[in-house]
Formats: sequence, structure tokens, C-alpha cells
Amino acid sequence: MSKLGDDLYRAMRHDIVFGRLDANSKIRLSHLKETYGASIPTLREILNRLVSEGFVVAEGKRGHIVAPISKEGLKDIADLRILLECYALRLSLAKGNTDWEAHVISAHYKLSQMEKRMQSGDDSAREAWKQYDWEFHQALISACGSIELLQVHGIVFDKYLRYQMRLLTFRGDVASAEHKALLDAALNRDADTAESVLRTHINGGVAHSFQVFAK
Amino acid sequence: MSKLGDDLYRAMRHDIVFGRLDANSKIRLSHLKETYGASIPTLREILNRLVSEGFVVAEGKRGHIVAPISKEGLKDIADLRILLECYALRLSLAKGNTDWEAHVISAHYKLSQMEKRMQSGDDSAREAWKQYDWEFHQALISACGSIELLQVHGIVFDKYLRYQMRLLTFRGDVASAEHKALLDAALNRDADTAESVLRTHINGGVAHSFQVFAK
DNA sequence: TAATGTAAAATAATCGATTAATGTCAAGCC
DNA sequence: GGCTTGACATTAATCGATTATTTTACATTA
Repeated sequence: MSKLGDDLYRAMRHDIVFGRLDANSKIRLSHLKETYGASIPTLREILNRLVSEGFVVAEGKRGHIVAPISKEGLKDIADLRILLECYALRLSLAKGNTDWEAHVISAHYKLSQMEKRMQSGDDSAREAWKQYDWEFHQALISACGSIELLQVHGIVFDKYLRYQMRLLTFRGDVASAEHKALLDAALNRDADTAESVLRTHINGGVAHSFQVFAK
Repeated sequence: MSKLGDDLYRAMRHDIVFGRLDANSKIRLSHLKETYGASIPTLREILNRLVSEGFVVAEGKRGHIVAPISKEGLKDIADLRILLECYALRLSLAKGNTDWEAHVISAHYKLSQMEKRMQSGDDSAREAWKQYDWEFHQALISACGSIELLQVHGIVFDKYLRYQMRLLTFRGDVASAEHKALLDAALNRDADTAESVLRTHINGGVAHSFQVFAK
């Protein structure tokens, strides 16, 4: 895989997660060619990767669609995220060193600054806000020591994030407080509290999303 | 994705799992072309899928290798398999209906017949044996109700299976007894026992493999 | 003899062309 | 008017060709 292929892959996956490629929409290779500036067989290579990860659905000889979203799909992904991330969090808390702590604090700081902006009504940077959310959660589990687990979690998290970008508005103080509680529990190596807060945090996001899930 | 693409993908993934494409070996597109009878760009499409799943590693502009194996890798995959499969098993036991029970019994019957053959010293059908092993475990979790979970588990199971095909010989009565215990616990909807047996079963396989892991 | 540089060969990545399949629309039949 | 069939257009899938990169072999130099 080359730089062009990697750049393409990242851009397309990003565009799916952040909604620029709309859920359930038909993927037209000629449109992709214009949007991403690569030839059709090269784009097909990338589509294959995204199919394997579940961001794109191949429809036999009729091309591809962006993976659909649904309430059931959100619940399914959220449950899997909870399973994986709680497990990874426990491992991380048990294994994380000082570098990890610094990494977690730094990521939380950036997230909390962004949350202050959202709190003040500045909705212009939703994408950056979710990016920092992502970074914080990745930081928390980064010391778990399992390459396979982090790989699977990364995909599941992005699928979850896709729903959030589609559905979610800022939940307010609740979410910020949960992030802070996660930080504290992590630094205190309190695995039970961390897991409990994380479950509450994710389930809270899902419940909030269900309220706006008008499909 | 077309029939040719799907056939290719299945064949290559199968060949990686069952060792025909050797771990850590350089993947030569010209060799693949001869082996699988498709053109290089088509093969590249399939390689992209396998990269996303972790069966193949892309090395930038230097092509691809079959994913390496290691003791740490086996432990990593086994732990993830345990996490996913125990969770899926619990869900399946809670949700499975009569059709599911019939499916599980049928799969166990086929596996136990094969294990009798292995028991008698017939080592000629290791591949079919592991195929039935796969079928039994898939049957057990098939009623879990989570598409995403089954998808992820399928990949993880195949990665685990790859180690087994490489390392494992028949463990004897112990494995057969564990499969029977799993069947009984499942039909009795005894989730705690089922999970406990499954953990023992997988960890037993790992320990057995470590004994022969001479790398 | 070992290290370095260069050219050629081999291989990988990307693209345009060709073939195959699907979708759309119009005409004919009931 | 509704349904079916056929023709044509569009799109997708696959392949061969081209370009780019890496590897290998050989010559030169220290």
C-alpha cells in the first residue's frame, strides 16, 4: 500500500465517518473519481478495504453503497464498543505508565477546552470536538497492550462516531463531567469506577441519539 | 464485489488460514497470478481486503507479506477470542430458539464424529476437523443477535484457527469432553458453565500450542 | 577484501481500455 | 392501462499496459 492509497483510504473513511459520503447512498465510481482525483481501479482497491471493515457494503455486480445506519445498528455497535473499550480500559489502567498518564491528561485537556467551546454555544467545530473525543478515548486504552484489540476497537469506534456525527448534538455538562470522571478514575487506577463511568457515558450518548433518531 | 472477486477472496483467506500461504512470506503478485488465475489488479483488490482484516500486512511500496505469527500474537488473538466468544455465547444462550438448538446439536454431532477419527489416529483430515470445530463454535454463538459481533468474531476466530493449523495436534479426550460440556451447558442454557468451559477450552488449546511453539 | 555507486532487471502501483452486467426507456401485446 | 420484451445507455468488473519504485548484479574505489 502506497502513500496515494493510504491517503485515499484515510480520506474516504473520514468522509464516511463524518457524513460527507451519506449513509445508504450509492457509490458512483465516476463521482469518486472527480472527488478524490484517482482512477477507478485505484478507488476500487480502497473500496475493498472499506468493505472488509464494514463502512461500505458491496452489492454483488451492482457496485457499492455506503453502509446504512439504523437504530438497531447503533445499539449493536454501541454494545460492541462497550464490550471492547471496557476490557481495554481495564487492561490499560493495569499497565499504563507515567507516559500514558501524561498522554491521557493531555488528551483530556484538549477535549475539555473544546467542550467549553461547545458549552458556550460554539457549534462550528463539531468535527474537531469529536476528533478530540476520539483522541481522549484512544489515549485511555492505549496502554492495553493488545494490538488486535486496538485494531478492532478503532473500527468499532469509528462506526460509533459515524452515528454521533449524524445524530448527536452536544450533551452538555453531563458529558464533560463523565470525561472528567473517566480521567480521575484512570489516574487513580480505579478500574471499577472507570468501567462504570464509561458504560454510563456510552449508554447516555446512545439514549440521547435515540431521542433524535427520527428515521 | 463479484463472484470472481468473492471466490478469490475466500480462496486466499482459506489458504492463509490453513497455511498454504506461509506466515511472514513475501507475497509475489506474479506467483499469485499463476496460483489463482486472475490478473494482478484483481488480486490487489483482494489483498486490500485481507490487509484490512489483518491476514496480510502491506509494506508500503514493497508489496505485501502474509501476516507473521508469534507467541505474543497467539496470546493476543486468544484473549480477544475469549472476550468476544464468551460474550456472544451468553447472548446466544439467552436468545437461542429450537432451530438454534438443532443447529448446535447437528454441528456437535459432526465434530464428535471427526474427533473419533482423530482419536483413532486418523490424522489425514485435520483441515476438515478444524472446519467442523469452526462450525460448532459458530453454531453456539449464532443466536447472539449482533451482526457486528459475529463479523468481528469471524475474523478473530480465523486468525486463531491459523495458529491452530500451524501448531496444533489433536489434544485428545480433553478437547472432546470440553465440546460435549459446551453442548450440554448450551442446551441447558447454563451461561456460567458454558463460559467457564469455553475459557478452559481456549486456554487449553493455547497452552498446548505453546508447548509446540518452537520458534 | 570490503564498501560504495551505478545500471539493469524485477516488481509493485496506477491507469486507461475492454468486456460484462445492470438499468432505463420505448414499443408491442394482452 | 398494465405487463413484457428488446434495444440502447450507463455503470461496474477485470485486464493489459504504463509508470514508478525497489532489488540485484556488477564495477570501481579505498
